[in-house]
Amino acid sequence: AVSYTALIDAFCKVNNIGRAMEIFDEMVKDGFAPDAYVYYTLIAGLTRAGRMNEALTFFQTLKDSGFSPDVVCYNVLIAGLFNTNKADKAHEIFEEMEKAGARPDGVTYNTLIAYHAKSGNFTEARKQLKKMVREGHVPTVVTYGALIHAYCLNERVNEAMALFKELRGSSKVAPNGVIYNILIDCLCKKDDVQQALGLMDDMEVKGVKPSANTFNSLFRALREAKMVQKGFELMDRMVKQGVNPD
RNA sequence: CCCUGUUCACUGGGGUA
Repeated sequence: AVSYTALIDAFCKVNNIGRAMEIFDEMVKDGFAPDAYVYYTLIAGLTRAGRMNEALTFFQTLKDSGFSPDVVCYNVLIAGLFNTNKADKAHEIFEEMEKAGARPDGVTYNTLIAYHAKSGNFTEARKQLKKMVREGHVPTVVTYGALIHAYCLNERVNEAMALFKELRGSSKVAPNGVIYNILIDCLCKKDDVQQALGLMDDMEVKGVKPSANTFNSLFRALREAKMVQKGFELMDRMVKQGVNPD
């Protein structure tokens, strides 16, 4: 079954869900009983493809086969449902999860926080953050990344920067490349290329390596601002830092 | 006995309105 899972996962990841489902059928036809992971993998693949109805069908089959979905499986579905604007269904699955005795973990809370914050409901997001901590889960760089990104999306850049500075100043959760990318991209879109470049310098100070994403955001902004010279300087810098363009 | 198979935050492009 592990081989089947790996095969199904491989096809899902290259976006060939159809082939993955065929393999599932073959597996059943050949008399192999799918284990929970086969279902998990298919559910994740369908979810990644945004095919939530089919994912939910397999989820039902999984339960009908006598398996108890694990936390990760619930997390997959909840995130997928939020991403496809099915928040009601996501909450429904979340409740089912709690009833089934599958304890929400840090990822579950990060997903909820990201959803509420992006929707502009920071009150609810902070509430979930408190609950998360109360339940014994430690907020991570992902948690703060979700909040910072959401502040940016909701035109609350000051709060995004404030939270960033809070992280930067404390030694608990150090900002990583993604955090910088979120802010750099946000500033670029606000046409504050100067401050974005400043953050890039700060990355160097902090020993955080820029990625292709970092440069892409800046190139786009420089192109739009017609700052060609800066663009060339940045290319040099990209080469020097050993970042491959994508 | 151990390891390994499912999840969360960042870019861009295209389609329909």
